[in-house]
Amino acid sequence: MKKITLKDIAAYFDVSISTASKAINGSHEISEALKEKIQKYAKEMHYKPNRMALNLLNKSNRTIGVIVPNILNYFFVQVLYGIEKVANENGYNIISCISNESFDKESKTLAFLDSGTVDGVIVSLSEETQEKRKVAAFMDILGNQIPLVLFDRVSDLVSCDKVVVDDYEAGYTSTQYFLDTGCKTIAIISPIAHSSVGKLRFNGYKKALEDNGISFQENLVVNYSKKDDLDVLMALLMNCGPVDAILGLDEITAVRVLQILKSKNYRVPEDVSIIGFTNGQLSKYVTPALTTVSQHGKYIGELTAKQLIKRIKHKSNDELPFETKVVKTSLLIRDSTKKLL
Amino acid sequence: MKKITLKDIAAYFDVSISTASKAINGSHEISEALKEKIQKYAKEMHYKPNRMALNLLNKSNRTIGVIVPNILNYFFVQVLYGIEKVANENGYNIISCISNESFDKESKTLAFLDSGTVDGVIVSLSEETQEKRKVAAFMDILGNQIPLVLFDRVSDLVSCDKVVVDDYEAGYTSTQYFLDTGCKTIAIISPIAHSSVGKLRFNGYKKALEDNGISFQENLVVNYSKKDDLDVLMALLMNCGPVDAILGLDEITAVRVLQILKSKNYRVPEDVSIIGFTNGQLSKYVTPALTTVSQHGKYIGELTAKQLIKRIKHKSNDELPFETKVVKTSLLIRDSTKKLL
DNA sequence: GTGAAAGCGCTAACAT
DNA sequence: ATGTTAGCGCTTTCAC
Repeated sequence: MKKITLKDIAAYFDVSISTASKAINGSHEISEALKEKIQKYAKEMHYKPNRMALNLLNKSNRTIGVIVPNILNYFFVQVLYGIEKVANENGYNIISCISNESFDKESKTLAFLDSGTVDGVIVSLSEETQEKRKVAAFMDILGNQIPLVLFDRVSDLVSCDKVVVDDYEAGYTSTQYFLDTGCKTIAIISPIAHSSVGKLRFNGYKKALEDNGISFQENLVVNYSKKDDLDVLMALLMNCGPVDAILGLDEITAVRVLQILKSKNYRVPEDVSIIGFTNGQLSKYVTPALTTVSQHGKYIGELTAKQLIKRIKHKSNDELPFETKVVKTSLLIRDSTKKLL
Repeated sequence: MKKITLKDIAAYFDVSISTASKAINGSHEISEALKEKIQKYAKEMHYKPNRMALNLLNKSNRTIGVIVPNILNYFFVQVLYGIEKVANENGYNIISCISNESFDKESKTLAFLDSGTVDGVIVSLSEETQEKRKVAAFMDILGNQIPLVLFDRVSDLVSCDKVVVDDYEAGYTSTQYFLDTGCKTIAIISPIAHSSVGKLRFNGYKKALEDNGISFQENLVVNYSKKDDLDVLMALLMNCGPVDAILGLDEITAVRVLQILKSKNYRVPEDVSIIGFTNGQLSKYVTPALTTVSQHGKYIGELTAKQLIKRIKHKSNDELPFETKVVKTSLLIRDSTKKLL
């Protein structure tokens, strides 16, 4: 019961390998009788052409590599889902890698993908990469003519197709919404201060304050990392003076903020309003349900995959200019914010 | 800036391809001077051996295929995370596929993986596959000597290594816990009635009732599918008579049950206790926090990947008997159940 | 120390 | 209608 090859089949029927190949592929050059015999035998023996050989021959393997920073984050899972869907519809498989926000792991993975492993690559940068602004590995990919699409966390240092969220607007809109519901002192809590996405949201927040004649206060900004204790940071924040709204820059942050506030007997949204990011199940089922910015993860994934596949198909013809698609967010009003005035 | 090959390098230095190959691989057969020159040039030109060629040569590509039924389910994401971790530590990459609970998609994916695409395969069966008990595609994989490990949703029809959760015990233990906290009328709600996992949990539930001298009531069993409206089903259930505990067979079911109950002004756990499955963020952050059965998803992933890699390494030597590892669950007591009497 | 040749499994252009 | 040859990119004997 060993893996059977064309050679075996050819030997069995005492024909040449190419005859066997043609017979199996239903070539009209081969006599019906022989074709039938060979095909029957091939089927019986569960013959399958060796993919590795085909890949080498075609210089393509209908596979795309995806690198996401964190698979335990619902947004990225949604994107992955969208990518897989479109890839699958187009006959591609995905090899998915997790950078775990590490520059090293991301670079190594890119180097691996940059050796004929895949037809194209999709990446959302690790936070460390965005912080260091080191994108050599991407240059290699591009240099080797491997189609690349960046999504969500992108870099201006890399020229390629991109799909991003309108994070600036999202930051602006949610801040404006707080203002419109009567909140004055708006804090912002971010675990992704170094990422493009985090910065954009922050800038949108600042601009909204400015446009409303509210002065920006440094002490209302809480940037934290895994090492930090959010409880402590929150206690500090709430002791600085009254805070009546908090913008959490990702889903889990907003949920944890809600939890902490509740445990300290703040009423949400009466005392403090909260808006989070990523429309996941978490935001939906928590009490009170969180008002969130939906980034349409699945849609982003679909768009990204489509763009990559388009690029793969146009590979030879490099007339196709790079595109950056911006996906608008939606603010889903739920119960963690007050009603409009 | 085209992809550079050994041939190009050989031509550039006017040496043979094999010399170039040896030089780049640091063979002692080659003079230091030449080695240095060639290696330097290779580096400059960003030369990387073509993976497809190597794969064909080595009949291995250090890649493992993973098929999960549903990537939007936190349990499977956790498993995936564990698999990726171990695979990565051992120099393997994973190509991940989603069956979406469809028999067809699963079979097609298996057929694809069964053609030299991967060194081994990890699968958790789609519900449809478990229901139909059709496992031909797995037989093909096995027939072609491709190492296979099944996890969580497994089939007795397939002889291979398996990693499963002690779902029977989990069903038993959680039911017993309800009983021990004074609940008498215990309902069970399952979206996975056709899966091995669902059946096992159900059997554990029944056995616990039996051992406690409580008669099993058919009308306390709610099996539903995506098409069904859980709200309606719940209304039906609650109108049958008093129900003081509900066992939800997956995370989202338990959470939705909680939501529905709260909206109908039942108090949890005073009126109705709830236990769910899968220790995800959802169960943790919902109010009240759900008592859940933790299946240790990440650990299962790690175990599965380790077993597969072991199998891949032992491929030649088929003395290695198949193993089924059973992972015990833990009941995490939180606030959706009453205190022990 | 360097090169020629074979071969991984397959396909396709080119004979016969 | 069938076979021969070459080649995808690489490594690895085995000659020289």
